[in-house]
Amino acid sequence: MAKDNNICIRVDRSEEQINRCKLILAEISTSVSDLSRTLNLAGNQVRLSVFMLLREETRLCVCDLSEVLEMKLPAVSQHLRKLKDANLVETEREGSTIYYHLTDSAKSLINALFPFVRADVS
Amino acid sequence: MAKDNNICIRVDRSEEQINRCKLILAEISTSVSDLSRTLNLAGNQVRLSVFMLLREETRLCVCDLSEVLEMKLPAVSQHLRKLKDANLVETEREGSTIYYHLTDSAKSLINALFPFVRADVS
DNA sequence: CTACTATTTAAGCACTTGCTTAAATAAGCA
DNA sequence: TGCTTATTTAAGCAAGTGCTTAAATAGTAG
Repeated sequence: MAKDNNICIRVDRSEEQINRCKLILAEISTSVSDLSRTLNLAGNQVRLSVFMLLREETRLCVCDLSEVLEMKLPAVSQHLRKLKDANLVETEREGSTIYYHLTDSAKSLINALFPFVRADVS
Repeated sequence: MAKDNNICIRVDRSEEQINRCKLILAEISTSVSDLSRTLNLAGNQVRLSVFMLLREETRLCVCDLSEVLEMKLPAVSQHLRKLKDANLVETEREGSTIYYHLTDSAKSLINALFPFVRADVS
């Protein structure tokens, strides 16, 4: 008698539609998983700002980013680490300074997102 | 004498570059904040899957999504609520069934993201 | 080697996320 | 009215996030 909230079989459901959806999902599942991980990183004000700044400036170091973003250095460093682990940024060392720049795959995603960032809301 | 990790003034920094970055940031700050909120929602496997399914199927109800995603109903419902609160999906009631569909603004973002979801990794 | 600069790493902690189960709404129908 | 179906809301909890401060690492220069 106990009603189970968890199982769901609508009277009015379309078996055909459900199967089509399951098929779509199976096909895109891995790339959706990858993309969602990337978007999750971009879905943070600090990291999205870093993306946009690196898009304009080609390269920046943690120290400069920390000044621009008005954040403490370790906080910025930890964000950059996440981006590096996800292959969205790469580093190049010059003396004791480490510069960050976007990877090619990050660039193409960020360029696709750029139209959704507009300088004035007209 | 105590070295402060938090403040950062590189010997080798470019004042000009810093100021340019600060200006960029000031201009895009609010839209970056908005976009990051949206991307944060998209940055979840379940919600990104919902986006992709709604993109193909135009409308689906919680019950069907729960079956397709193989998740319990309240879990799906809570994801949809977040998307609704962010104006990324809208609902239409038909009898006792509530159908979800993408809003126009969600559609344009999802279409921009779609190229990054490919069915096979060639 | 020592000291300084640039940066990362570690530990701790408040806050958020995303699930679970159980209970509450709401519409349709006998 | 009461029963069923469709869905949401609430409460609880384990896991993750993002900051903080303090300590560690690495290159540069004296």
